[in-house]
Order: sequence, then C-alpha cells, then structure tokens
Amino acid sequence: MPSIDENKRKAILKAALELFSEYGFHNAPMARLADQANVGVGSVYRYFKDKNTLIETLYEEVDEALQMAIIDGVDPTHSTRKQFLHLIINLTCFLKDHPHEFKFLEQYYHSPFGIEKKREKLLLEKISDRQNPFMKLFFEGSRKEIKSLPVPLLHALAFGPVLFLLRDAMAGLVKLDEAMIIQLADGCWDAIRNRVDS
Amino acid sequence: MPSIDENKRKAILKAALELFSEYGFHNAPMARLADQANVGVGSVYRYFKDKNTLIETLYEEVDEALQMAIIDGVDPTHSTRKQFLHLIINLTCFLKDHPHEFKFLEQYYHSPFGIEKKREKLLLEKISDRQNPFMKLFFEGSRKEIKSLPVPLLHALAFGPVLFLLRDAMAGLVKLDEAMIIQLADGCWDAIRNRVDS
DNA sequence: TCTTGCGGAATGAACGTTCCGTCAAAGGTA
DNA sequence: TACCTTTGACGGAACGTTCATTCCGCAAGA
Repeated sequence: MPSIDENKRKAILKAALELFSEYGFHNAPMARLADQANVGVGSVYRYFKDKNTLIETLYEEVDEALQMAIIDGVDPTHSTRKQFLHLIINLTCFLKDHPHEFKFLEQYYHSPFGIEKKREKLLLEKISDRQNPFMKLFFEGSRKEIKSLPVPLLHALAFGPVLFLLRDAMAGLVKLDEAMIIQLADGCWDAIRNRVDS
Repeated sequence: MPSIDENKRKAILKAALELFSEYGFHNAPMARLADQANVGVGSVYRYFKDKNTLIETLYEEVDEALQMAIIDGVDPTHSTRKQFLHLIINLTCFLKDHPHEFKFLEQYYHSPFGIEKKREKLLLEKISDRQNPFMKLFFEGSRKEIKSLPVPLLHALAFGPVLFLLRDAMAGLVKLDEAMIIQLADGCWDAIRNRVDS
C-alpha cells in the first residue's frame, strides 16, 4: 500500500527539531535522527527527499506556529502601544517556552538558506506588508505615535532586544521572569515611540 | 632554523577569517584555507594545533580589535548620554566596516564554543565589571540617567538593535548610512534612559 | 652533512544517500 | 475459511564523498 504514516512523519520532525536545536545541523547525523525517531535511516528518505528538505519543512512548520502565537489575543481596537506590547510579549513568551523552536530558528536564519529565505520574505512583504501584524502597527494611523524611521530600523529596535535577551536566557545566563519580559517590552516601546517632550 | 614565520601566521589567520566568514566553519576545508593563504596544508598545523585552535585564536584577535575600536575617542568627562552614543556608534561603524569580522563573530557566538565563551566572560565580568566600558556607564553615577534594570536587560536593549540591524545590512537588505546609525544609537539610548516625564 | 621547515599525498573517520533483502498485510482464488 | 501471491514500507548494510589530520620525502640553510 502506498501510504505515508503521519505519526512517523511527525516523529521524524520532532526528532529533527530536538537534535538540530541541540547539536546544530552539522552535528546531527541522519543516523542519530532516525534512531531518536525510532525509524530506520532509509525510512527518513521516504518522507523527506534529503536533509535540506527536512530542514526547510521543519522551518515552515515552526514559523507557522510562531506566527499564530504572536497575534494571539491582540485586539486591534486597543491603543497602538497596548497592541505593540502585547505582540512583543507574545513573541517573547512563545520563544522562551519553546527553546527548541527558538534555537532552531536562530540556526536556520544564520545558515545559508536562512539568509535566502529572509531576502524572499522581505521582497514579498514589500507587496503584502499588511500580512505582518507589526507592519500594520508601524503604518496604520500610528504615524504620530511611532518614530518616523526606516522600517528595518524600527524592526531592529523592536526585535533586536528580544532576540538578544532570549539568547542569554537560553544559555542560562539570565532567568527570564514575567516582570523582566514586561520591562523588555517597555524598553522596546520606548525605543520606537515618538517622544512628546525632551 | 626553528622559527615561526609571523607573516605566514598572519596569512593563515587572514585566510581563515575570510573563508570562515564567507562559507562558515563547516564549509571552509583546511585544504582550501591553506590554498588561499598560499601555504601547504601541513604547514597550517605547524602554526595551529588543529582547526578548533585556529578558530579560538582568530576569535581572540578579532575580539581584541573590536574592544579597541569601541572605546576609541570616548571621553569620560562627557555626559553619560554622549558617551553611550559614542560607544554604540563606534561599535556599529566598526562592525559595518569589517563585515568579515562581524560574520565571524556572529558565527562564533552561535556555535558550541561561543556559548561556552560567553558564559566564561560573564563570570569574569562579575569580578571585573569595570573593564567593560558599557558596564562602567551602566553603573558609574548614571543611576539617575539610566533605567534601573537588570544588567542583561540593559545589554539587550543597548546591543540587540545594533546586531539586528547589522545582520540586515550584511545581507544587503538595508543600506546603513551615517544618519541611520545615529538614529539607531538614539533609539538604543531611548530604550535605556530614564524618562523625565510620561 | 645535518637539521628543520615545508607541502601535499595518504589515511581514516564521519556522514549523506542509496540499495536491497525482509516481512507484514491486502487481496485474490477455491 | 484457508492458502497463495503481490505489493510496498521498512531498516540498515554498503557506497562514495568530503574532510581533518598525519606522515614523509624534499629542499634550503648552517
């Protein structure tokens, strides 16, 4: 019977996420991966054409989950500031609670295909900015509340601190509690908000 | 003559920096490296015990140069804000003008030994904070000007945006001009400064 | 002649991928 | 129901490649 066992597929992806995030793409041999998924090496190649395809597929899945988590519970009727803080907190909490996903994404974006992917995304966003919840905020009627800066700079000021702090947290250098996450989000907001006075 | 040719050593380190930053540690074979340095493969092992040692040595050199560049021209008699902006601008400009060094460091810190190194550094800094120019600012008499936050959070708010934006710049997604670097530094300062009013 | 730095061929390990024998289950036949 | 045939998923041995590292003969200086 030509069939694909969905459970097996999931098991392979799960093992891949764990091993890639823990040891890196280059130090997670397919043999070990198959082992951890309780599957023969050959079987992995029944589900995924090769290692690169496996990585790409995993990226799609992880990114999808992240996007969902980010917009969870954000209310478009709230103030720009409230929405922004909510988005940043969602982002931070998700990545903090899913260290495997975070480490995998970090690695992916720092690898050859990651850079390519980022370039693609950027070009697509030029066309459909409005898909991205942050883009919406940066543009929609918030012109007076948010500094008038190039978008990549706003991105950097908003996300840079989040990623930096998460890296330290993952390395065990900081304990990220709720209070600190809120202070983080406030800091990001201060960096991009238009200041009323001096 | 039992001698070490300093020129050859430099040539190997230079080739290593270029190849590692361009292709990554794993895709820069020692053979190619030796080739680019106009040196036999065997000779490389005369100067460096193995590939890991080469990477570590290169890191020490690059880090040294970076530290020097960061504090260049910073005047301790200036205001905290001025000093901070100066440090951030130095950091950004150096990394922007030395893409090989930037990519190498990024890769280093995202690799297994990088994390170890970071942990080491953090422990050392607990003892000799005052070595780090940013630490000085965060503590010395600036208590009123800078938010009272955990040090790792201040770090994240100050450096996160710089690294994020530089990554985009390296990938060719943004053109980083002087004006943008100043806006970046201002944003970082806004993120950590104590606000006088609302 | 003796020493020693040097280069590159040789070595061995690690890995991604392929290939093939095995086996369980589906389906056909009586 | 009982038996035989066919199918294709499966695992892992085997292959070929790539690479870090070693080893050895050579050549240049003392």
